[in-house]
Amino acid sequence: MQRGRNVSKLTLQKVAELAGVSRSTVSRVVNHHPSVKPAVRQRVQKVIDETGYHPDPAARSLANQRSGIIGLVIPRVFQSLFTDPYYPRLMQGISQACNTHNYILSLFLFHTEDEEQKLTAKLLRQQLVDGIILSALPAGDPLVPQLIGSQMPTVMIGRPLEAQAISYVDVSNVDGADEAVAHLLKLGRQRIATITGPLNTTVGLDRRQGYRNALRNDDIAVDEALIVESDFTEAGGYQAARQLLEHRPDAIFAASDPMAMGALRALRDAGRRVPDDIAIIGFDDLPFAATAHPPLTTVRQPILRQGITAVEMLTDLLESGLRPTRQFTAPTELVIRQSCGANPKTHVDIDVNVRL
Amino acid sequence: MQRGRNVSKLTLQKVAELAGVSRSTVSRVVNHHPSVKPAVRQRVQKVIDETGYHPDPAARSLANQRSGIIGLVIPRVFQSLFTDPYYPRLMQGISQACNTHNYILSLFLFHTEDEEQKLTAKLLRQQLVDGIILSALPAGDPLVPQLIGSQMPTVMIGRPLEAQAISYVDVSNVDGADEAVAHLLKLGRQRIATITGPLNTTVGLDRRQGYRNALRNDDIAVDEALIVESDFTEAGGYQAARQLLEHRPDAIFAASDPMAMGALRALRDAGRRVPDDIAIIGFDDLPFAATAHPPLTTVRQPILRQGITAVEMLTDLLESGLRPTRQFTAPTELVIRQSCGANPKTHVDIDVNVRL
DNA sequence: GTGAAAGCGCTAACAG
DNA sequence: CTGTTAGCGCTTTCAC
Repeated sequence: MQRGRNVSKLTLQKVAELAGVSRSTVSRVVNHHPSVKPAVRQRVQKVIDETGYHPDPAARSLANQRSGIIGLVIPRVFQSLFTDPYYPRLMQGISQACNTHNYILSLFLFHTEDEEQKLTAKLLRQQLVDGIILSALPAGDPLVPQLIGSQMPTVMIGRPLEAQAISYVDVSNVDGADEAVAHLLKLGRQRIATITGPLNTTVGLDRRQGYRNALRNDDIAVDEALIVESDFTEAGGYQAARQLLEHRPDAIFAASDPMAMGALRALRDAGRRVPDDIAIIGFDDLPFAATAHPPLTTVRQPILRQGITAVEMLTDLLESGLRPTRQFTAPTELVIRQSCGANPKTHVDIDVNVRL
Repeated sequence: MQRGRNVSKLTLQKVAELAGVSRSTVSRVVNHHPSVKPAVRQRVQKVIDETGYHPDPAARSLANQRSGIIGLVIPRVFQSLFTDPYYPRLMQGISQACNTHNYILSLFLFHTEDEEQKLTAKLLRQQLVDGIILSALPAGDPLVPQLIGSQMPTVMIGRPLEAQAISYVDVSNVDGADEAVAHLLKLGRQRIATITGPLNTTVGLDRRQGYRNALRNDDIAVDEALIVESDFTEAGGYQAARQLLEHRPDAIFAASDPMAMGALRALRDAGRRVPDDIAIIGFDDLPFAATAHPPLTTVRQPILRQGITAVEMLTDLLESGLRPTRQFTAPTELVIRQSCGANPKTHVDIDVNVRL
């Protein structure tokens, strides 16, 4: 360990000596404890600033039993989604909120089942992290019950499939999908198909439910042939759309923007015009939606905000010491561009940066 | 702090008692110290397994002066790139390697200048992380000298602009670009333009250099009007391509795939056919390149591998305790699809998953 | 090969 | 309001 730590380390003790007080007082100043006489506080703070003292996180963790770290856990199954900007954006929100709340963000991506096992055990047993933000999981994943069983404060991104006693932030998937499909109906589309997400996830199920609700609301019978399950990816959307083409839909509601892009590509390959022959609506409003060809009408969800909210819920839990479960559902918004056929003349919107 | 830590915590001490040895011995077993009699080791290990003991990371850090954490630092300037899959993929590689080397990965995204200041100070001064992986920085960023000045072991992703005494992993940007442009020349293109990345980054400069090298190699004079600087984004590529159109290029080499996509869109809007009127080659081989319309010829760089290599270089530094600087440059590979006009009949390759 | 003991740097009662 | 004191759980000489 002869790692050139030349300068003798700066500790509470040293600062205390320089300021002519005890360690406790310095500690109190560092931790913004109210009971320190202003004059003393000032004197100590001056020394801290001048010396550039920072408390040692390990010592601090050991003494007060918390790490100051929030863990973001993303299970193996969803790694594919890493090819679309959803996760990056979510992480941006989470990171931002961690910074403002003074937590360190650690990332736990599981790449193999084995890793998942081992890391999970570590995460739950040790004082590695103070709390966990967990991205949505498919049905029956053992992670959720494990977390609930443990004492680990957790907030999920997306409602868990089995309505568990756990906090989560979600978006109004049902209503968002409903609104999209209702919009297609209003535009006179008759045979509206949908490409769903995986039906072992709430996101997949909820958006399909919204689709059904909209049809039912217009007294239109659901044609099961017009519902194809896919996987949220571009390639999946492509395949699904090819399959749907045989049933001659005049509109497709894709439960994610990448799938909508895949559908767009399939239709182009098949020589169909969008929106003239077939209208398309996606879900997410990812950056590329605005510059797609044609620009994609889609249901915007506030991804960044979701991440921020998740962190805030978690830090609330951590700081209150209580453990009530809370839920938050963010609204969605239908962003009308050209692929739905409502706006045939509008110019391409290249101002991709005006997003939450 | 009455945080329902009901079960009295499992410590070295307890394990020692159960196994009938001293704490030191348990510690030795946990740390795979050689000098423990096999019989004893086995007995202790059994207790560890049965009780599910895991050492407390904070206590461990405090005692041995290392956190077991690697910090991934991504400066503010590059957050825009978060909309393309480059960073996610890099993070995947880094995370994977961290897992296998038993390090925790912490993420430091700077969102404001202020945050950058404060977090950097924290990062460098404290024992927060054992080492840092730093994504590339534009010229003149103070972070690099700061890092070098500190004792913090660091590996950069991408060669720093000022050739510093620092370790990094890079890709052969010059040769990759050269190969792409040479390929266009071989196909008979005469007026080859390029959309560069920001010219205050090595990536931007190197790829432009490759472009120049290829032309020079064919004794073609460089027409500065055919070189437009952009920012690696789709929107930037779109603007740059519009600008280039006035100078009637018959091919465009874009220094990133998103910019190539933007160029594609600009050409489509302008009624030019790709590759018939204008050929396009990108750089990255991001997942969407294969499914673009037309499929994008591009220079593939092994992003995942870069991340893994960076972690391995860093853990080597950490474990050897030495601090030699090392450099690694990964090769690139030209992936020929249809946008360059070499392959007019090939079918769309939707097998996007076969990538490193 | 194993145990005893001295910290690592900080927090948090408890006195005063 | 401030100082004293006792740990937090582990690693690591140093003896035996």
